[in-house]
Amino acid sequence: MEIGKDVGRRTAAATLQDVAVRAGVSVKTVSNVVNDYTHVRATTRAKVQAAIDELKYQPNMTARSLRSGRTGVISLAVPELSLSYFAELADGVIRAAERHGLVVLIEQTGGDRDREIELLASPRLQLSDGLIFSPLGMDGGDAHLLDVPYPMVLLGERIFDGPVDHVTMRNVEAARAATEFLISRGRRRIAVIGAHEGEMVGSAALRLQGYAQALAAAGLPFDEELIGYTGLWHRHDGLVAMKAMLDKGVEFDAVFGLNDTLALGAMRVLQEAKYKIPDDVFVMGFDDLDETRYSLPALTTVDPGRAEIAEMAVRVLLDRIGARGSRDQAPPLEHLAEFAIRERESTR
Amino acid sequence: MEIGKDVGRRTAAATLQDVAVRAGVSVKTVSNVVNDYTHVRATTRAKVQAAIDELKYQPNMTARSLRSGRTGVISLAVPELSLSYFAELADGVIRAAERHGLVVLIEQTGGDRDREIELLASPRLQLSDGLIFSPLGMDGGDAHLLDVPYPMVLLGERIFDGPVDHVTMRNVEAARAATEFLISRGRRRIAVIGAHEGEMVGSAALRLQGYAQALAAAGLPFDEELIGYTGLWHRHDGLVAMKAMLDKGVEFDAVFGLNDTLALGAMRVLQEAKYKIPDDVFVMGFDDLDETRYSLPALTTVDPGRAEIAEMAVRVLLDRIGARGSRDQAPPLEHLAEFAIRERESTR
DNA sequence: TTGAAAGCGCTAACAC
DNA sequence: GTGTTAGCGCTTTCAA
Repeated sequence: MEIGKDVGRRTAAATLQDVAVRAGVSVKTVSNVVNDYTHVRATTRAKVQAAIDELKYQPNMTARSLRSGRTGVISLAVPELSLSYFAELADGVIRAAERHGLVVLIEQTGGDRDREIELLASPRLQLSDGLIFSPLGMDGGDAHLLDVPYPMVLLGERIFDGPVDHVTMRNVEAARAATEFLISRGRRRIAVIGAHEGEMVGSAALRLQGYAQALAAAGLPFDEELIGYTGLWHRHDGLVAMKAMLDKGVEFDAVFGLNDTLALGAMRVLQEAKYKIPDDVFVMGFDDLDETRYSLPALTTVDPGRAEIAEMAVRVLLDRIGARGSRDQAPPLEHLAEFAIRERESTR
Repeated sequence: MEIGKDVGRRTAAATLQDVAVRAGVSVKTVSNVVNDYTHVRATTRAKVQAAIDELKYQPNMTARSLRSGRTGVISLAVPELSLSYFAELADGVIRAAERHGLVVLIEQTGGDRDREIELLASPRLQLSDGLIFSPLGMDGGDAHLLDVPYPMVLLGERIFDGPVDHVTMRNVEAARAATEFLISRGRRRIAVIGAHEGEMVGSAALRLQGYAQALAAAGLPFDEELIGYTGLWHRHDGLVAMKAMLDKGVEFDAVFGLNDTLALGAMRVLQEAKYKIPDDVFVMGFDDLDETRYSLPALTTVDPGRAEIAEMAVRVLLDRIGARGSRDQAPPLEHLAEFAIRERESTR
C-alpha cells in the first residue's frame, strides 16, 4: 500500500511541489531553476537540480499552458495529406515549427467549404496557439469568416485581402515564367492541363492568367482549343483531359500541367499514344514535388518556394501570437515567396 | 477602461463563471449543461444555454485537460511525411482519430534512431494522451526503451515482442502471396528490388523471406543474382538497383519491388531499356500507394491493410488510455492487418 | 535571492 | 436538481 512506490508501469509524476520538498526549498525556487531564471544561487540551483534528477521531474505542460495561456502547439489545416503537395507542405511546416520550438497538430478538411468553416470555430483549435490555414473550398466571399479570435496565417490562392496575414506564391509570375521558358525553347502551341472553367479565383485561374500573359507578350494567340479543363487536380484528371485533347486531334508542341500531378498524368497518356518526351512534346509541371525528379522522363517544373512559404508562415504566426492582446495590431501582412524553374529532362 | 468591452480583435473569452453569473446559476450547473449531464431541469438548461450563446462561451480546453488529465490529442511519430507511405498512413490515422473525437499531433523523426529515442522522452509528448510510434532507426535491441510511462502503440517491423501494443501488417504472408501470384502467372525468374544486405529485421527482411518461401514452395531456386540490394527505399534507389541488374545481364521475367516506390523506380529503368511491361516483364509493388493507380502501366501491388492499421492503432491506443492507472494492465497486444493483392496493368 | 500565496478555468466530491 | 468548494500543477506578483 505504499504510495509512490514504483509498482506498475505508471507512477504519479513528480510535481514542482515534490521537488521543492525534496530539495528543501519553495516551489518558486524550483520554478526559477526549471525556467533558467538567472538570479538563483549556484548552490541552490545544484541542490534543486539534484532533486529534479532524482525524481525525474518533468514539467506538466498542460498546467503550464493553463497558466501561461500558450500551448506551444500550432495547428495546420490542409485538404488532405495524401495529396503530395500538402504532405510536403506539412513536412516543411513541421520542420519550421520545430526550429521555433513548436509542435504541429494537423487537421484535414477534405477541401470542403463547410468543413473548413466549421473548423474555424471548432474548440479543438483551442489546444493550439494559432492556425496555419490552407483552404480549398472557401473563396473571396468568405473572407469575413477569417476574422477569428485567434492568430491565423492564411495560405493559398482562394482568398486575398482577407483580414489576416497571408503567405503564398507568385502564381501569375511563376506560370508566366514557365510559359516563357517553353516559348524560349521554340514552343508555339502550348497546351494547358487543369484549367477550371469560368473560375476567376484560385491557383488554376492565376496560373492560366500567367500563361496568357506570356503568350500575349510573345505575340502568340490564345487558342481555347489548347485549354484542358479538369474538375480536380488528381493524376487521373490530367490523364482524362490530355486524352480528350488527343481525341479531338488538337495539335501542340508542349504541355503545361498547372500542377505536377496533372503533368505526370498527362505525360502518361502522351507516352501511351507514342509521343516521345521531350522529342515530340515538351512537358512542364508546377510544384516541384519530390517525385518529379524520378518520373520518366524527369519533369521540368516550377518550384513555387514551398520551403519559404512554410518557414514564413510559422514565423508570421509566431509574431502574431507574440503580439496577441496588444492594443495596436499590425495590419495584415502579405508575403509572396520566390519561385524558380527546375529544368529537368522533359524539356531538353 | 471598461472591462469586457469589445475593443479590439480580442476580448477575454467568457468563462464558466461568467456564464453562471449571466444565467443566475452556479458554475456546477453550467458545467452540467456543457457536459450534457442528464439531471438538469429543462428550464434551467434553456436559461444556461441562452447565456452560453449570448456570451459565445467555449470551454477552455487547457483547463479541462489539466483537470481531467486528458487532452484529446494523440501524437503520431513517423519518419517523414514526404514519403507517401507515411503521408497516407497519417491521413488514415487522422481520419480514425477524428471518428473517436481526437486530434493528431505529428512528429517527424527522419527515421533517425537517436531522434526516435529522444522523442520518446520528450516533454512535448505530455501535450498528448498517447503516442502512435512508427520507428525506422531503432531495432529489437532497443525494445526496452519502449517501456515508457504513457500509452503507446507501436507500428512497423523494426521491433517485435516489445513491452507495448503492436499493430502491423502480415509482411511475410503478403510478400509470399505476391510472389505466388507472379508464379501462378507463369513467372519463373522473379527479381527482387530493395533487399537490405545482411539485415534480419524490418520490412525488407520479412518481405524477402516471404518471397523465398513462395519460391521454395513452388520448387523454384533462390538465385542470389536476382536480389537487388538498396540502402533506402526511395524511387531513386529502385532505379539504381534495377539498372545494376540490367548492366550485369541478369535475366528475369518479373520484378517484385519490396515497396511501390522502388517498383516505380525500377519500372522507369525497364522502360528506358525498352522492356515492355507487362509483355516482357511483370512488375509488382507493395503498399498500394495512391499513385500506383496512375503510373504507366498502373502497378499491381499489395495492399497491406493500411486503413485497418490506422483504425486499429487508434482504437488500441484509446483502450490503453482508458485503462491508464488501473492495477492490472492487459498484456501487450499484437494485431496483424489483413492484406490483399490489387491486380492492375503491370501483371496482365 | 528566496518564500508565501493567489489564481489560470475547469471538474467532481460533497452538501443541501 | 443545484450550489459550494477544493484542487489539477504551474507562474507570478508581492514581501521578506
